[in-house]
Amino acid sequence: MTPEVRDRLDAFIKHKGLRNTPQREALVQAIFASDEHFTADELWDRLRGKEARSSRATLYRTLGLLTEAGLLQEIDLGDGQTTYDPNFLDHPSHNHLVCIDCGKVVEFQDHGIDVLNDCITRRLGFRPVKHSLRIEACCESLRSKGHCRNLIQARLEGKRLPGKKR
Amino acid sequence: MTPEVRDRLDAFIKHKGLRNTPQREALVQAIFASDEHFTADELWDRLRGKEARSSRATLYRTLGLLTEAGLLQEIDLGDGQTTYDPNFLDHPSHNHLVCIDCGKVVEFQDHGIDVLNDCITRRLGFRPVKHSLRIEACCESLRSKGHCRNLIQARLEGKRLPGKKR
DNA sequence: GTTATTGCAAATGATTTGCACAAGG
DNA sequence: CCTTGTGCAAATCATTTGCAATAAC
Repeated sequence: MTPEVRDRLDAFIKHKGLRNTPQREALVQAIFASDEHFTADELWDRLRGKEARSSRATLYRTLGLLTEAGLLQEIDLGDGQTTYDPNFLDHPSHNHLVCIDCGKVVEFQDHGIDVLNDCITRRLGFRPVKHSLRIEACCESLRSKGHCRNLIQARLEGKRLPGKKR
Repeated sequence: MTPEVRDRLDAFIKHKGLRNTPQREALVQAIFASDEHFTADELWDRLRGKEARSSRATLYRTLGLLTEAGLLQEIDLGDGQTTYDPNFLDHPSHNHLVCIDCGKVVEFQDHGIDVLNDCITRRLGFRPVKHSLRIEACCESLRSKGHCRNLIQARLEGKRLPGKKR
């Protein structure tokens, strides 16, 4: 966890008059241990075996809090569950490409989009707050070679592919 | 309903060996009567009083079918329900700006985004299928004048504002 | 006659919430 | 102490699904 995250979180806790609990702290540690995005369920799995495990209710409440604090970004990958992105402070521009073949998600940034967003938003009479471009695409190698490494991997892991709801 | 839509639908029905039923037809009529986007619930309301009313199950099944046929576009406005856009054939590039103050949704097109999408997707090694830019912004007039006509309207209509889930 | 379709009611599944109890400060 | 936080179980709520009855073709 970067000092920035820590500071921002502490400030938020103080500002809102919240308290420090081991459950919340364990969740925060698990969340910011990596910069990978995750779902509520994946986070639940990460806490497997950890001493300070919380209930699902607390997990969801904490996710809401961190989102409110601006430390997490909710994103929708079209699979019926919310995905959380802890990578927001470092990368305020959040765009995702989802492979419709295997469900792989590529996160990327693009300056052009940022500029374009700003122009468009102002032209429409609003002030920009945030934006995200979501691209659905298909795998080039699947098309040319007839197979896709990601696809195989995804099947093995039993991942839910895009298009499947719930 | 434009002839294009009709043709495409008929072709789809024939291709998949589906049948023509009054329920489905009534739904299709209601959906393509306007080019406004809608939720399952709003569509349900549109059928109020119509003779050929269907069950919710059929409504959802039909929405799925039309989406599969490429006649509807599923979009996520972040309010916990799927919004459907019937405006896809005419406007393949689908972008939305959501006002975080009042929840108003502005649909817009932008050639720059289309170009950018194409470049980015290929650069990442994929083939573009579809994309959508989702902008969250706040109302300029709310900020400068302290009020926003949309906000008032939204409250009156009891609309669910962004950020509220379910 | 087949086979797709419908309606109903029950199931799903992620997320939320009421409540009584536990525990920060 | 006085709140805020937690866990549990029950509640939500949009959407899906099993199934028996209907209805296209």
